[in-house]
Amino acid sequence: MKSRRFGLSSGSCIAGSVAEVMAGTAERGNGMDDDRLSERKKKILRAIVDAHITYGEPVGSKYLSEDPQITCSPATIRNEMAELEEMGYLEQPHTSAGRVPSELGYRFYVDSLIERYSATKHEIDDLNLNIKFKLTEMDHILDEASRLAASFTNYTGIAFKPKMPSVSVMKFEFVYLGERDFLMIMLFPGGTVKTKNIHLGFRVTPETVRRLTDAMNIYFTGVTENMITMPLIVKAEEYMETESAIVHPISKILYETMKEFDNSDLKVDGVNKLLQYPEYSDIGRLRDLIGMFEQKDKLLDAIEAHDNSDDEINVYIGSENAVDVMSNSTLVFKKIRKGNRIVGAVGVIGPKRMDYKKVISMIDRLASGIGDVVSEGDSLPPGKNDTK
Amino acid sequence: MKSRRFGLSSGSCIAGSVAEVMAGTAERGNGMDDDRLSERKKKILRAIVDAHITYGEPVGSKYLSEDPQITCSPATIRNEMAELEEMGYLEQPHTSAGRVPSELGYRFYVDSLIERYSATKHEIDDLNLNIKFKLTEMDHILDEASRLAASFTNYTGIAFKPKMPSVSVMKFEFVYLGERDFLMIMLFPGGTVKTKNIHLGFRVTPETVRRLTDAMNIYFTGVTENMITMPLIVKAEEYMETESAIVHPISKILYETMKEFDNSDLKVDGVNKLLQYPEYSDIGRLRDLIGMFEQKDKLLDAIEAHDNSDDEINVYIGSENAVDVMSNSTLVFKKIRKGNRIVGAVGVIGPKRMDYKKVISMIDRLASGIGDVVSEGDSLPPGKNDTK
DNA sequence: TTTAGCAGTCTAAGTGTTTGAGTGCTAAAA
DNA sequence: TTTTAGCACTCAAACACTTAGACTGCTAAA
Repeated sequence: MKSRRFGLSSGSCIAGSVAEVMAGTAERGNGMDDDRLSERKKKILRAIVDAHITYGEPVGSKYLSEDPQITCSPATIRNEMAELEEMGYLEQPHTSAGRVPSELGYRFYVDSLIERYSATKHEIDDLNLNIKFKLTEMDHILDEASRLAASFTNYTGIAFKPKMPSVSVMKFEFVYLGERDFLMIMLFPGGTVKTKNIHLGFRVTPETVRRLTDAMNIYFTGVTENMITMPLIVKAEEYMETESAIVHPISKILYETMKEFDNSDLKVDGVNKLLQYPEYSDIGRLRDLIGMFEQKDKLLDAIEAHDNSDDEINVYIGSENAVDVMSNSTLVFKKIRKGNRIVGAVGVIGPKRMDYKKVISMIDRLASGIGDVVSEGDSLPPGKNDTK
Repeated sequence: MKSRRFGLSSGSCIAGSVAEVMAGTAERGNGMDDDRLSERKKKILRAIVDAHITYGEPVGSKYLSEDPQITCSPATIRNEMAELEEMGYLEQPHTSAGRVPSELGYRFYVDSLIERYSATKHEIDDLNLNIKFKLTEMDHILDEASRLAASFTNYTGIAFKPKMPSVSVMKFEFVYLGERDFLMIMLFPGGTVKTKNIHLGFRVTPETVRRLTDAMNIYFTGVTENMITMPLIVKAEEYMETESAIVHPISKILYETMKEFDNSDLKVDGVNKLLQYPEYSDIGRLRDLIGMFEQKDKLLDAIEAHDNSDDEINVYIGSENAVDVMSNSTLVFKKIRKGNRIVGAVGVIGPKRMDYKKVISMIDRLASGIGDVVSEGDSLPPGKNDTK
C-alpha cells in the first residue's frame, strides 16, 4: 500500500539532460563543494529532492530504482544514499524509512538549479498581464504583490517595503469643498498620490485655498521630512498673510504623511495556502508561524538582515533563517529595483519541501516585472489609462 | 484529572441576577417558547452554555452542582438536564459524556441575553478611539472594519459593502502633470475620493486640462453610471471643441470607476484567530471554512440572503447559516447605517461556542460607531484633521 | 564494483484492556 | 410530590501489545 505513494510519477526525475556544471559557487559560505559528488550521486540526490517535493514523504531505494534515469539496482542506490547521508545531503527520519533531503541537500538542489528553469509561456504571459493590470499605483503595490506571489506559487506571499526616509512632495494640489473642508492632494515621485480630507475649525474661502496651493508649492515641494523646520513654516505663514493660521495644521499633516513613508511595511497574503501542506498539519506549528506574520517585526528583521548586496533571488532554507519558528520553512524573496534604488521585496514562505523550480522562477519574474512597472515613469505617474 | 477542566472558574455561572423576562420573542420563528422552562432549568442551561463557551468541553452534573447559583444536587441536575435534552436544548456527544448546548440552546442563550450585556468602560473607550482614528475614508472602511472586528473579538472579522448602484461624482478635479499625464480626482458623496492616473497617447496642455475640468463638472456631476449616454458625451465633446478626443477616454474611466461601487465586496481579516479554537483543530474543516472566505460569493450570499429588515444584531448559529461549511460556526453581524441607508455590514465568524456576550456587544458598538463616523458629513468629507 | 539475499529495525495500524467520567434508574428521605 | 444517595451501566480515551510491511545495512557472490 505504501509503495503506491510514488507510483503516479515514474518519470518524475528532473527532466533536464545530464547535469551541467553547477551554477556558480554555492552562495552561503559553507564551502559546499559539489565536485565531491559523482554524477550518479547528483542524479540520485536530485531524484530524491524531486520526489520528496512532489509527494512529501521519505524516498526509498526501490522507488528510485524505477526511475529510468537511474540505471543501477536498489542495493547500489542504498550504498550511494548511505554515502550521501554521511556527507550531509540526506537524512533519515528513522531507520526503516527512506531518505529525506537535508537542508544541505535542498541547498545543493537550489544552487544547481537556480539558473536554468523557465516557466511555461502561459505562466509568463499570465504573470505579466497581472502585473501590468494590477500594479499601477505605489499605494497598492505591496498588497497586490503579496497577493500575486501567493496566487502564482500557491504558498504564502509576502511583500516588503523598506523605509524611504527622504521622500518629498513633487506637487501640492488643494480642492475647495466647503467653508471648513477641503482636500489636500500630494504627489510624490513614482506616481504615488496621497489624498487627505481636511476639516478645519475655522472658515476658509476658495481664494485662501488657492493661495495655500501656491504657498505650499513654493515652500514645501522637494522638502523632505526633516527639512520641515520652523523658519520654513514661518515663511509660508508670511506668504499667507492674514490667513497664516492655516499653515500650521497643513504642515503638520504634511509631516505625518511623509512619516508614513519612513516605516518599513510588510504585507502577507495567502496564509491559508499553507493549510494544504502536511508539513503544517500540526496546528501548533502552524500557529507559531502565523503568529510570526502577525508581529511582522520579526519577519521584517529577517528580510532586512539578509541584506546581501546582489540582486539575485534569495533562498533561505530552514535553519538558514534567523527566526526559529521558520526553521521548518523556506523563505524565497527577491528585491525590487527601481532604477538603482531598492524599493521593496517580494517573495513567498512555504515548506522546506517547496517547488523551488517554480517559485524561484515566479518570484524572479514578479520582482523584475514590478520593478519595470514602477520604473516606467520615475518622475511621472506610471500606468496606462486603466489605472487605480 | 478530567475534573480539573472546569476547576478554574467555580463561579462561572452567568453573573446577572435572577433571570428576568426574556428579551422579546425569539426571532427565528420556530416558536420557541421559553416559558416552558422553569427558572431552574434556565439557570442550568445558562450555566452549561457559559461553561461550554469558556472551556469548550461537555459539561457534567457534578461540575454544575459546584456552582453557587445552583443549589440542588447532581442527581437533580441530571434529571433537569435529561428534560432539557428531551426539549432540544442540550445534546450529548455520547452516553458517558456531559451535555453540550444544542443550537436551540445557544439560541435561547443569545435571545435571553442579547439586550443586557455591557462592555467594560475601557473596552468601549478603546473601541471608540479606534473607530475615530482609523476610519475616515470610505476607501479603507471595509479593511479597517474587518480588522477591528477581528482584533476586538478574537474571532475572524468580516466587513461587507453592498452594491451601491447609483453613486455619482460630486466634483471633478484634474491636475496637470506633464504633456501626456494628468491626475483625475473624483469626489463622491460621503467623503470618498478616487484618484486615477491618466496617461494619454497624445499631448495636452494645462489649458486643455482646465477646460476638461469645467466640462466634466458641467456635464458629469450628479450623473449615475447608467446615465452616461452618448448624447451626454457628445455634449461634453462639443464643449471641448478641438480637444474633444480627450472626452472619450475620460468618460470611460469615469464609468469604470463608478462601476467599482456597483459590486458588493467583502473583507475578511484574522482568519488565523480561528486556529486557537479546538473546534478548528481539524485541518480539513478549517480548510473548508477558509476556502469559503476565498470564494467570497458564498459568504456574500449568506449575508445578503439574511436581509431581515430590522437593525438589530444578526446571530446565525450553526445550521441556521445557509452555507453548509458554516454549519459548525456562528456568524454574527450588524448592518451599518448611514442616515437611513445601509452602507455595509460588519461582523465576525467563529465557533458556535462563541463568547456571545462580548461579540454581540462589540459588533453592535462597532457597527454603530462606524455608522456615526461615516454619517458625520453626508455631503462633505468626514474626519478631523488627522485623516487618511 | 555491483548485485542478490537476508536479517534487522522501526513505524503505522489494528486489537484488546483498563480507567474513570458521567449517566439513568431505583428506592429512600424530605 | 420532589429531592437525593447509591449503584449499575456505558463509552471514549489512554495504554499496552501485536502484526505487517517498508526500509535499511551487511555479507557474500557475480
